[in-house]
Amino acid sequence: MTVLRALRSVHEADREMRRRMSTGMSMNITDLEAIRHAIAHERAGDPLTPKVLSRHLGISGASTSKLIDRLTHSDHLVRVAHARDRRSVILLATEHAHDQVREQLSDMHERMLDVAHSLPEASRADTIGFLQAMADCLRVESGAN
Amino acid sequence: MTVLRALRSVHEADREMRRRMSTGMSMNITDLEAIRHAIAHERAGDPLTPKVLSRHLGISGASTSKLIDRLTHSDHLVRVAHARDRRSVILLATEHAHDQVREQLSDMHERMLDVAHSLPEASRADTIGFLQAMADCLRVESGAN
DNA sequence: ACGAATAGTTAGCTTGGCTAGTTACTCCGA
DNA sequence: TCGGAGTAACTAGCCAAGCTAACTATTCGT
Repeated sequence: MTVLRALRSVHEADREMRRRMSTGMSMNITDLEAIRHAIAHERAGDPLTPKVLSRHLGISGASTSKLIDRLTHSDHLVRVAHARDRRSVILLATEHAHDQVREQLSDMHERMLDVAHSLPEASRADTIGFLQAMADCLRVESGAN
Repeated sequence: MTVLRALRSVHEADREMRRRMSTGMSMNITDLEAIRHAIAHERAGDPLTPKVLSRHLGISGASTSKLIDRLTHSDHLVRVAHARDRRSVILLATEHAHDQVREQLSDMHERMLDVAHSLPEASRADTIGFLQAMADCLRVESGAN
């Protein structure tokens, strides 16, 4: 087993997990991702707007509007007025959304924290460096082309 | 920077890379993935059939048929008769597909190999173990449910 | 105070999935 | 050896979720 192979298996497992979870919550993967972003921004105290969400998801503003409609009707998100800019809107995850996500993910997340914690201290920096370098490989737009 | 954060950044970079590449080759991400599977199976000497491909992609056999039509018309894949089972079909990537993929990925892949190679020997086993454990976390279907 | 820029939405189209049903072939047991 | 169950691929027709273009409301710069 090589590191690259291991990384690939993480990626595949992740894909499957998202699929499982999205069918488990009977909604599509993008919508699920949107909820996760809403929760993350909420935690960071950084209000999430449709604009920002569309950038995160890599879809158009129009599609994002529709997505927000879906998630609003299903009681996962609410639109609240932006305090300073009356053109804008802030998206918040409902209690219901929090509950559902927590139910599906909290065990897993805890296990992941355990795993991260049990990575020996001595190897931690190398592992982080490796992962960051891999991300850079993927990011560099075909460098020399 | 934590290991989990680094892993997340790899995932995000990967997503973006796929998007870039798919628009770069003006085809959708699933189709691109299909070509990659075709090439991988070819390399492994393990013939790729529509059935297997549909499992890999996580889409139905019907959708896979359409996908193969698209990629056949665009000269990326060819269907050849299966030697032993006349119901079945074998998918091969065309020279054109190989060229395009190589052009888009070979530099990146080389860089990734370099990165993997420069991960210190001492940390390698820990890193692999960490990644495999992460994959397991994602795979376990909410364990206790 | 007004024109350009920006946030969000609406309307209507296209694409890439899906399910159901068909055809052709294989395999097994009477 | 023949008939029926099972399997691989495909076709037809439907639907969800993306897109672009156009519109409204608001903000900002000069």
